[in-house]
Amino acid sequence: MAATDKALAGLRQMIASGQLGPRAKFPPEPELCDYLGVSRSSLREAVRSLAALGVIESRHGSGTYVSALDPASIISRFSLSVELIPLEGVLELLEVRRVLESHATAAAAARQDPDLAAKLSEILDRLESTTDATEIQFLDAAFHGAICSAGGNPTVTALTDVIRGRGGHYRIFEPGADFNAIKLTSDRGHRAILSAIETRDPAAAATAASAHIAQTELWLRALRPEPQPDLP
Amino acid sequence: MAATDKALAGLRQMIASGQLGPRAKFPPEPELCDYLGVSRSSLREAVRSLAALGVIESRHGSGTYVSALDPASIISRFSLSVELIPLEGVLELLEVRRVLESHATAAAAARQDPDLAAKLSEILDRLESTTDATEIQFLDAAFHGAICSAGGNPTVTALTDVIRGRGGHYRIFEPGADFNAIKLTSDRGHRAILSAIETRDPAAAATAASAHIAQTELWLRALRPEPQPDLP
DNA sequence: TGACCGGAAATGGTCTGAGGACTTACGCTT
DNA sequence: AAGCGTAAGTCCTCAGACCATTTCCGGTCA
Repeated sequence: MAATDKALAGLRQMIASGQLGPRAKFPPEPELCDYLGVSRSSLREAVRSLAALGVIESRHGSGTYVSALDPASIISRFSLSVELIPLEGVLELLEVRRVLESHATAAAAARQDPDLAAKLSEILDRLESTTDATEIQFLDAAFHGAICSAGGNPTVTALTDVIRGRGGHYRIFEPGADFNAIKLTSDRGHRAILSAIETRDPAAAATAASAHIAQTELWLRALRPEPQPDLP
Repeated sequence: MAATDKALAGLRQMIASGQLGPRAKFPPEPELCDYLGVSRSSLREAVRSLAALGVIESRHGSGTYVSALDPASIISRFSLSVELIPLEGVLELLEVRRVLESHATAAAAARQDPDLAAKLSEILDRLESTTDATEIQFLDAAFHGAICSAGGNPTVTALTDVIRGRGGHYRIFEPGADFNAIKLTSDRGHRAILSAIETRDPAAAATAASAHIAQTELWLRALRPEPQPDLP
């Protein structure tokens, strides 16, 4: 087995076996090199790999540690790769977001958090009174993020956050020909979601969220250039 | 900015800017070092980070390339980290799987693939006639995987595969006191899903899949030790 | 006694140089 | 034209040295 792969497998084994639990500290690098039988360069490349995946954290001058190993923080590392996915793949991801966020929105409506509706209402007031693309994106993320958090599953929140962050790069809301129509449709979608949450109607909330995100998918799909036929 | 972070940002920028598209080849390491202004060690650590995330691939003797950048292959890299998540977090992930797989199962039922039902039926025949834990796990994965594939969204399939792979480590099906009862319940759940697909009933398929996975969640939850109170 | 501070030790971060291993492509031979 | 061997290109691994940051401990001062 290659040196870096050997180190990678060894480090993962130390965690998987329970020898090192969440937030535990690894031995110093020279000691790990000896234990794993690889050079320091190879060990460090293996550590970097696991750090990129959110499994390990290196702190300069302090040591190398196992991360908290909670799904939400691991999933959030995904944004580094998801942000590079081309539009074609983003459409597949948006279907995931639609399904998950619809579920989370229904859960939020069922939970009856007394402060949620007021908080969402304030966000929408500000969202409807701005035309700045960056602020729209920020407030939209705040609205959907607050709902997902209220849904009670941090993993779902993390996943939808990552996907929303990728979609946001396409800037549907740049001022242009259809800006007013798109903004109006989007605002109405948000109000429908809020209304369902206010009336504690999970089914309506799920439908409204699903429809709202499906609308986003349609707008993004319109940006996709037609696939080029293979010319001989 | 730290050297490795500088290299990481530079590499991502080369992809994000469109300078290098999917499957494109990077310049040789020495050239990249010069371009990014870092040493080879730092460059290689940055490359390893992105390779761990499925964004780039290094081929010994050939070169370093941008990956295909499709969501499914990027998500599958997640298994390296998800497999290390403790049980507590797996329960959150299983809720994600339940929602996504329920959606995919409904889509599979609606699609009316003529060969799907026969393929699934054959898998279930073999699954119901074995008591080997490894084979049960393999056939269960084949059953659910075939359904998700038929759902038409490879991203959903990849996500559910990763989560199912993690849950499988807990080996609910080890022969033991409740083995027969658990196996019987599981087999019935599978038959209910297949029945809904055979009758082209998306709503029933979604419900059956959701119930089946929720049952798995209950079994796993039973394995969870009670949280220890903090002692002074 | 307590807080503050300085330095030493521990630890990860970076750079350089060398040689090895694998892939690819080219030119030669048959 | 096909097969083969060699050479060039490229990534992989190792070793050693030095730098940057954190942490801890002992001394100092109020």
